Parts: sequence; structure tokens; C-alpha cells
Amino acid sequence: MIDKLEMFIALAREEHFGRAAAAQGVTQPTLSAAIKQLEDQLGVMLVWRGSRYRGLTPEGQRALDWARRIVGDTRSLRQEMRVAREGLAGDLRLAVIPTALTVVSDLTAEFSETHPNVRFTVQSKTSAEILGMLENLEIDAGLTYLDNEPLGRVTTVPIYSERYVLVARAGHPLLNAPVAWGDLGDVPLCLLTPDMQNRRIINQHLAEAAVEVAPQIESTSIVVLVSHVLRSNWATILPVRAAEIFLKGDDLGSVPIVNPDARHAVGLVAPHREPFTPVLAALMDRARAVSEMAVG
Amino acid sequence: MIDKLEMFIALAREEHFGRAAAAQGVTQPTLSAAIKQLEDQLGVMLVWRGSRYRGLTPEGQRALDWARRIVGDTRSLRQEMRVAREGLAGDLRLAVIPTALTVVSDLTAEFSETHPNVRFTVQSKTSAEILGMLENLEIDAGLTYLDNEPLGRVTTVPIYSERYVLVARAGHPLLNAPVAWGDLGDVPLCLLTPDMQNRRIINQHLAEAAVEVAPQIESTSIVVLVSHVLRSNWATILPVRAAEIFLKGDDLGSVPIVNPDARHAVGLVAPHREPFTPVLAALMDRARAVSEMAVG
DNA sequence: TCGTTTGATAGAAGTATTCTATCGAAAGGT
DNA sequence: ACCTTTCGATAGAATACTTCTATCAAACGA
Repeated sequence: MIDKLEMFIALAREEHFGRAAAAQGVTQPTLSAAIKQLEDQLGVMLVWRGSRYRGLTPEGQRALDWARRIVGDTRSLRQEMRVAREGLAGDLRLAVIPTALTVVSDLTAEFSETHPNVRFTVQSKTSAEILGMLENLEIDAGLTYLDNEPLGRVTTVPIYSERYVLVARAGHPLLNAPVAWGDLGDVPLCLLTPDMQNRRIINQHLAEAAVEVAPQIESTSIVVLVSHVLRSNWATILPVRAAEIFLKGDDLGSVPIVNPDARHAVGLVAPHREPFTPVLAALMDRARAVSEMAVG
Repeated sequence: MIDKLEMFIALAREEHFGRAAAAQGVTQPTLSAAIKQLEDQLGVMLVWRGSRYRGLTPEGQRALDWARRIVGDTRSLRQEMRVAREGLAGDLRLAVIPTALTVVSDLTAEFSETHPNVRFTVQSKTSAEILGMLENLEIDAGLTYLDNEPLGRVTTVPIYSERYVLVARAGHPLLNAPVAWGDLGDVPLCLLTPDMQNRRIINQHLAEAAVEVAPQIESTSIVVLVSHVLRSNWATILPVRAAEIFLKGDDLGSVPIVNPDARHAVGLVAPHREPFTPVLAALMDRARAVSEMAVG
């Protein structure tokens, strides 16, 4: 039964029998049979059938909610028993927004010393993807914005507040003093793509300052933005924590962007499943510790 | 997996391999094998082994919590799909404290008219048993006291407030005016047994009034109490709602017991499992409706 | 000490699951 | 309109798993 629920979740996620089967490590006929058996056992259609996948029925949607919970709790059971057996161990899957990638090591470095048998897998994803992956049980926790976007049934631990700086090549004329959002109208900019929440936040502040920008370079990668800035007179807008790793040398400079001194909360997001598994509880403890260090 | 968790829950409840197997409709070797497989899959011992059942290990206790949740959610999934298929239907298992038995029909009578395909199974149990059965998934909901006793992870819907009357044969000298708890010291009484919460509540009020009683008749059955009262000069203390069904004729009389005019909340208790299954949600709606009628 | 109770074990029978191979229907491109 | 590709369902064989009956050994109680 639980295997079938796993396959059902995979099907809802992949929206494709073949891919879902591959993701589950079974062949397509096996997955087809599993879905059909699930439908027989529950006595309702879960998936609209045609010659291809056409989405879930309303009952399928409700069943998916239960399936996620049942499968998630089952994994929690397995994980907790594993911890009882061999202490904190296992693989902790994180997904992180690009602008928070440098913060991950604050969480993991000390954690790994205390719990050497816990492995981390860190993916860079958009905030929307992170929430979807949390729902689908593809990750154990995420590092993302805590406000602005609708969060589901999750527990959050604030870690720090994002503040923004303008980053440009050393000698750029705007680097002499703090710059206001309203001053950025004519500056050639490289920015993240508009599907990313950081960009939407920046857009919002620029719009509030009645500034319109048309960045010549858009990317999902901060590295791409910074390397462009390094080569030309382009500038970019980055959160302090994301920018500082590139400011070690003398090639780049930064100034705070003020008026307003915008802040956006970033933190750990985990599925709300009481009681928390030991590994997740430990990670949340660590996040709270990092949060206090940031305040102090 | 889920079958094995069911068997594990049954074993923890019955504390006996043979009885648990019988309860699950399998043979004892099957249940033994299931538990062993569960232990193998989870990699931990769940049950202390000897030549007989010796209780759960600490890991077994934790696993039991998860198992109850997983199995409960699985049943909810099945039930909700059944409702989607054929409307509100199925078997709703209730356990009720004896003093609230007459209230059950307030819940069920109208409910059955609206939902004729829902069957009820009503058991008379003590409040402690009700909570245990809720945990073990043996019942879907209970009707019991909402205060005084520790409730677990449950949702409650208050229905009415218990008030107490003295019940005696017509002509009994105490029936002329309301009687105080403190006046009951020398009255020959029949009461429920002390393992029942109603009796503990009554004891508490008597103790607060500095009265000691040694009932000559104790029973777990209100019918036994009333039939004794009918035959002799004994009196008994009952909640109004439990007494009124016996007061239809002229043989018995009742007076309120005051000073204080004691009240104790009674209501529906159901496992807290969001979202609620449709049948349970409907029953809770009905309980809220009954509650408002009682107030008005 | 002897009978009874309790849970574990062995082996056979039955049931379920998964695979490979193949098919038919629908989409998409030319 | 036709051909190709993609997608999911189906059939049948091999395999794995589950459950049963029968039996055993250990421990408890009289």
C-alpha cells in the first residue's frame, strides 16, 4: 500500500507514467498496475485517463494530500528508528534560494562536526520550487524567504534579514556613498530573472521608487551576474550575504542601497510533521543558534 | 507495511501475540513473522522478547506513536474515498460514558435521517477507556468529560454541562426542596463505582462539603442504581440528563443538588487528524448543533 | 515434576508483484 | 492526409512474498 502511495505521489509530481516509474525505479507497467490497484482498493478514479496523463481527479487530489502525509510519516518513522539504531545519521536534502547559498555553510559546518554521519545534499532552487519540493517530499527542508509568498503547512525558523547592496567594479561612480533605490533608473544593471523571488522583491522596491529598469543581462545565476559586473560598467543588486563572498578582493566594490533600507526575512522551512524527526529537530536547533548569532 | 503496523498496534493493545493475531484475523505465526519483519525493516527491536510478551522497547513505544498516526491516516484516506464514491456511509464507532448515554440519541437520531447509510456502534465505557480506545483506533469518537482528566491529541466539541440531581422513590423526605451536597452525609446512597469519573466528581463535591459517604450499593450501571432506588429508601446522585429517562412515571422523584450548583462539561472527543474525514466532520457539526440547542 | 501456556520455526501452498514484450490510440510534424 | 513518435494498457512468465498447518522449546504455575 505505501509503495503504491509513493508511486502515486511520483505520478502526480512527474505528470507522466514513464518518468514517474523511472523515478521510482520500476518499469512503466508496474507503475500503471500500482495506480490501477490503488484505484480499485479505494473504489474511486484517481487519474484522468486517456492515451496519456491528463491530471488528477478531484478525489485524486484529496487522496494525494493523504498520501503525502502517510508517506511522509512513514519516512519519519524509518528515520527515527535509524537514529535510535546508529545515532544521528543519514542524508539531509536541502534546497536553497541562490541568494542564501552562502548561508548554508553557517548551518552545515558546525552541524557536521557535531554529527559527522549526517550527509547534506544542497540544491539551488527558486523559492516556489522549494515549496513544491517540500510538498512532494523531495527535500527535507528549504532555505528561502519567509514572507511575501504563500507558505503551506510548514514550520519556519527565521535565520537572518536580507539587506541589499549595489555591486559594481571598483571605481564605479556610484560606489562612493550609499545609493537610493530611486537613483538606479539609468544605471546599466544585470539582475536575476523575473521568475525568482529576489528579482520580484527588487522590482517591487524599484517600482515603489518610481524607477523602471530593463536589465541587459538576466540570469538565474549570481555567478553570471558578478562575472559580467567584473568585466564592464554594469552593476548588480545583491543581498549582502550573497555579495560578500565576491568582495574579498579589490576588483569589486559595494554600497548599501537605502531609502528605504529594505529587509526581507530568510529562514529554514520544514514540513510540519509532529513530532519532528531527530535530524530535522537538530537542524532547526542549529538554525535558531545561527539566527541568534546574526542578531548579536 | 501498513498491515504490519496494524498488527503491531494490535500487539501493543492486546499485549499477547495470540490474542493480537486473533484480533487481526490471522494466525499467530503470521503475526510473529510480521513483527519480526517490521523489526528487520526498521533495524531496531520493538518488543522485549522472552518466552512471552514483555512489553515494548523505548523504540517500540516511539514507533507505536507513528504507527497509530500512519494507520489512522490510511483509514481516513479509505473512508474519505468511500464517501466520495457513495456519499456519507459506513460504520461510526462511538464509546460513551454511562451518564451521557441518553445524549447519544440527540446526536444520532437526526444524523441518521440525514445520512441513512451511516451505521452507529455505541459502547458504554469509562472515560479512561474511551481515551485509550481513541488512541488505539478502536473507536472513531467518544462522548465523555472534557475537563478534569488529561486528554491527549484530540479535538473536542462541548455539547452540554452536566448538572446533578438527587433521585429517590416518590415520597422520600429529601425530595421537597433542593438539597445541598453537605446534606447528603447520612442519606443511604447507591453510586457508581469509584473507577468511574462521574463517581470521582461526586466524591470531590462531597469532600468539598466535608461529607463522607459509604454507599451500600456500587455499580457500573445506572440501571442497577435506579432499580435499587425504586425498591427501597436508597437514593442516588445522577446527572440530570442521565436521570430524566427514569423520571417519566410517578414512582421516582428528583431534586437539584445545590451549594454549589456543580457543572461539568461533556462533549464529543475525536482524534485530531486534519483534515477530518467527512463522516467525522458531519458528526462534529451535529454535536455543535446539539450544543446550541442545549444553550437555547 | 508435570501439564499448560506462549511464542518461534519449518515447510508447503497459495497469492501478489514485477518484469519483458507487445499493442493500440492519440499527438505532432511534414 | 500520412507517417512517425509518444504514451499508457495488456498478456504471460518468472519471481518474491505471505499465510497457513504442524510442531517445538522454553518458561510458568500447580
